[in-house]
Amino acid sequence: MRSVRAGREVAFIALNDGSCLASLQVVAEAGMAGFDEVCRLGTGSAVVVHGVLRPSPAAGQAVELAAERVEVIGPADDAYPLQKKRHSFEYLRTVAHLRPRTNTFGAVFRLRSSLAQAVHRFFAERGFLYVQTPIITANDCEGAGELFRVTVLDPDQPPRCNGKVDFGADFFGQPTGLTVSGQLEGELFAQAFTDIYTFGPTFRAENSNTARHAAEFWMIEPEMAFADLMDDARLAEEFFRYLCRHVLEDCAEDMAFFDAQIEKGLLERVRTVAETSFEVMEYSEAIGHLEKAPVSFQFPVSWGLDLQSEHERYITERVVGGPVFLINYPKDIKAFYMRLNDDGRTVAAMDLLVPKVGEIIGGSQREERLDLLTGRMAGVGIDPASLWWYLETRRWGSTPHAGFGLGFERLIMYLSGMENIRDVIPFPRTPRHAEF
RNA sequence: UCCCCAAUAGCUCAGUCGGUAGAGCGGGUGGCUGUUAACCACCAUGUCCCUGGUUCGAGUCCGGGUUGGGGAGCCA
Repeated sequence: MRSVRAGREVAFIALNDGSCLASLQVVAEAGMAGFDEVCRLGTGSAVVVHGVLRPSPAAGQAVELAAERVEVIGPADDAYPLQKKRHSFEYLRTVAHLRPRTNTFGAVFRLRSSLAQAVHRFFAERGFLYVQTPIITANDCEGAGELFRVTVLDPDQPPRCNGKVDFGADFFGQPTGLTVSGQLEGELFAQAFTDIYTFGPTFRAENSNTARHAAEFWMIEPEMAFADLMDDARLAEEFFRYLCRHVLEDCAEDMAFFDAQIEKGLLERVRTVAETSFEVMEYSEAIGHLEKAPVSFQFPVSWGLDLQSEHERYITERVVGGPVFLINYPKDIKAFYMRLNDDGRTVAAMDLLVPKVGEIIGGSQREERLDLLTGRMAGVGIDPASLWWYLETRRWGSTPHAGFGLGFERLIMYLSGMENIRDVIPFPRTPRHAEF
C-alpha cells in the first residue's frame, strides 16, 4: 500500500505490487465490513483486496477496484521509514531493504531487469554463445592491487614460508582473487565458438569514492573471432542503439517517469542516440581538435597523453554533437593485449563517447600474433608464464579477433538519468559499505 | 588516496551580529459525499553528529574526530 485517502463515506487505497509504476486505485465504501480499520492502515501495509474491477468515474485512472473485502496481511505502523513524499537518495540508501518499494527504485530495478533480458536477446538473435567466465581467478595480470583476495587461510596465523604467507597451503594452492574481467577467458571461447559474450559480476578493490564506481558491478563483454576493429565498432553501435530502442518501447511508462522526475530531456536524448548513426574519429584527429579548442582545459592535451573526462565530453558534445568512436590510441596508454597497428605507435583500440557521460564502451582488436604479444607483455612487465594458456591460443589456430566491454550500471545510469551508481544497484558495495 | 562541502524534529530544510529552537512534509486528534503523494482545523515533536577549546554565554567561532555528499585520480 502506497497511501490511503479516507473520507467519511469512501476511502481510496493506492495499491502497488511492483509490476509497474502505476498503482491500482482501490475504492472502499463506508458500508464495507472493516471500513474503519482500512481507513487507519498506514503506508507500507500489505493487503489482499477482493472486489470488482470497473471503469473509474474520475480522471487519473481508467479502471479501479471496488472493494468487497480487504484482508490485512501485514500491517505497517507509523514507524515505517518510507513516507508518501519525496525522500533524498542519500536517506534511501540507508534503508536499501525498503527502497525498492518507492516509485523511483521500482522504475530503476524494472529497467535493470528488462535491460538484462534485452542484452541476452540481442546476442541470442545473432548466434552469440553465452559463456560464464569464472568469478574466482588466479589471473592477476591486470594489477594485483585492485584484486579482492580469496583465501581460506587463518588471517591471524597464516602458514608462512621464508617469512611470507604460504599461499601454496591455501585452498587453490596459489593466490586467488575475485575476477576483474572475463575478457581473457572470453577470448579463449571466441577461438572455439567464434562469437561469444560474457555477462556477469566483476570486482574491484580500488578505493574509489565516486558516483560512478562500485566494488561489485556487472559487465557485458562480447568477443568475435575473424573480426577487426571496425567489425567491433559496428557491433557496439548496433548493440547500444538496440538497447536505447528497447527501453523506449518496452519500458515506456518508467522512461516517462525518469524524463519527468529524474532528468528533463532524457527521452529526447535517448531517442536521438537510437536514431543517429555514430561517427568515427582517429585519436590523432581528436587531439588536433582539442589543441585548437577555444576553451581552457584543466588537464593538458598533447599526442601521447590519455584523454580526461573533460576532453571526451568536449569531443562528443562540442565537436561531434553526438556519439562518436575514438580509435587508434597510442600504445603506451592502452592495455598490452590490444593489437599493434602498422604505424608501430598506435593500437587498434576504440572508445565509444556519448554526450553527458563521455566514455561508455571500451574495446579493441586483440593482438593475435604471438611474437608481438609476448613482446608487449615483456614491455609492461607481465610474466608470460603466468598467462601461458592465453598465449597458447596464439600458438595454434590464432585468428584476428575483437571485443568490447560495457559496464551494465553505467548503461542503466545513461538510460535512466540516475546520477549515482549506488542507486542503480539493488544492494551496492562500495568502500566501507556491504550492509544488506 | 587527494581536494572541497555538509551534519539542526521521523523526513526535507531555515536559523540574521554569538544571546538559550523554527517552517513544510510526515505523525496524532477531529472534520469532510469520489480522492489522485486529497483537503481544512488543532496538537506534540529536539543528545542542534561526537569531542576539546575560546567566551559571561556557542546550533552559530576555532582544533580534532566520525559519518554523508560532490569533484579528481583509477577505471567500467
